[in-house]
Amino acid sequence: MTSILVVDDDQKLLNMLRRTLAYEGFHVSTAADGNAAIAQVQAHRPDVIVLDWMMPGLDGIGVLKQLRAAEDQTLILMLTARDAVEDRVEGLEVGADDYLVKPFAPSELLARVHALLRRSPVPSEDEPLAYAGLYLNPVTRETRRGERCFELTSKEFDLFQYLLRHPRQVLHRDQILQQVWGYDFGGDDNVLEVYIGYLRKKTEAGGEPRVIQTVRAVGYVLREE
Amino acid sequence: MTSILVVDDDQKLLNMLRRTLAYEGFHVSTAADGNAAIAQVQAHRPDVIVLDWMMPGLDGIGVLKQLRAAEDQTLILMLTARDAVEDRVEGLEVGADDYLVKPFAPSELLARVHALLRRSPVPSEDEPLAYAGLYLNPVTRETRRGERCFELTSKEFDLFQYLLRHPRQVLHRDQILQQVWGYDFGGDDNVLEVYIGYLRKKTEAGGEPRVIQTVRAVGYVLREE
DNA sequence: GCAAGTTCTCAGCATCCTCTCAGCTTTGAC
DNA sequence: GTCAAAGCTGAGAGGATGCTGAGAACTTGC
Repeated sequence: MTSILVVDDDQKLLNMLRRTLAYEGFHVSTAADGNAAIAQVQAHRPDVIVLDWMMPGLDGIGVLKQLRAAEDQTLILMLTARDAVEDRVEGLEVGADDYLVKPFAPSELLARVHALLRRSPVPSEDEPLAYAGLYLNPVTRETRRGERCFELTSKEFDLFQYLLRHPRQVLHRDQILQQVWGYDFGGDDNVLEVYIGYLRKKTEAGGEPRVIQTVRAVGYVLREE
Repeated sequence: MTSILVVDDDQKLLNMLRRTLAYEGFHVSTAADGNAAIAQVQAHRPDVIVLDWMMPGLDGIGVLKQLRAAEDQTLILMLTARDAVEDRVEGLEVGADDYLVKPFAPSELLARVHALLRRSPVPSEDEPLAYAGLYLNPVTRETRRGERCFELTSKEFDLFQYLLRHPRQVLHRDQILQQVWGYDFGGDDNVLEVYIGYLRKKTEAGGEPRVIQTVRAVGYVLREE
């Protein structure tokens, strides 16, 4: 199911957009300001963000810049009350995928969203992954921390890839075992701990700080401390 | 099991709706006026509310406004005898999710309810929770008070999450023990007090006012004083 | 069949959590 | 004010959890 994050400080408009999009079958989440939007993106990785330009605090253009600076390629549709040419240009230059001038008909919003999704069907499985200096290329199978390359065995690579696809998300032990090992067992062995140990040894071999954090009684998370 | 609260002052209609929905497999509760409805919502958190527009005392639109003002996002289907456009518009603007004009066929009601549930499958387990400056992200397991982050152990996190999912609701000791610990015992230990103490220490570490209030002889409630 | 590399199991250890207990403070009824 | 019930808190025992090194079992290439 395609998920959309709508960001606007106008509660009425937010509700209208939520209804419109939900009715069309999208999974909709919302945020009322820029900081909440960033948090939602990090937590849920929506497929599309509908982003208001003008908001108190961190505004739309700020969110856009911040995401693109962090190499986030989520599709972004900017909403702007002003149709001044320089604004649109600025938005597109900073990395918005499309823009829509307020006021607009709900049907027009839907048309734009569908158009965006058509253009870029699925976030590719082959894109290199990067987080906190860690780097993994699924195609060449190259793995690095900063400039330092390191070699991984097949299982280590799968585990590393799974972690890198969900940075900052706390992943449950069962979830990891199921995704990487395909197990389903109730589990009384510690193969996961062992492999986390292997990965830590290799990702910290140059004396770098730990990025694979343990969340006691839950699982692991990729996070800078 | 999906639960539905039906609110109508017409006893006959109420019974008909109850039968129709129960027959369809929903768990149905009822209320005859607006104040009873609010109480039921706070006590039972239904998934959907079928809400009559015109009632003596607190009417449907009043209930709707009150819930939305309290950031309650429960799905609401308004019933109205009048199909005047301005009413429907008012209802939708204030935050109703759909409306149905009386008289209606039972099958139409069922269709609308199912449509609502389809649109918004489950009140997501993954949405970040926030209340009174407290913040909890179930995905990243980040917990904050204002800008100040704090770390919680697994049990503390579960308890904190349970409280944040029911802000302003007085939660009975037994209820909390059952939900968070899975206990069922009559209880002569004080593990709950101990953990409330841990949470208070961490949520008030920056000198902030207390938000976890004791309700003597009953339990606890998350509330700003 | 051997060697090298990979995956997994096991046991010991260190650490952190959870829960209990006892004594204390607060609250509310009289 | 007095008293009992309810709730709070610090200390610590015991258990759960996770990390690590060693090595067994398997796979792969020659």
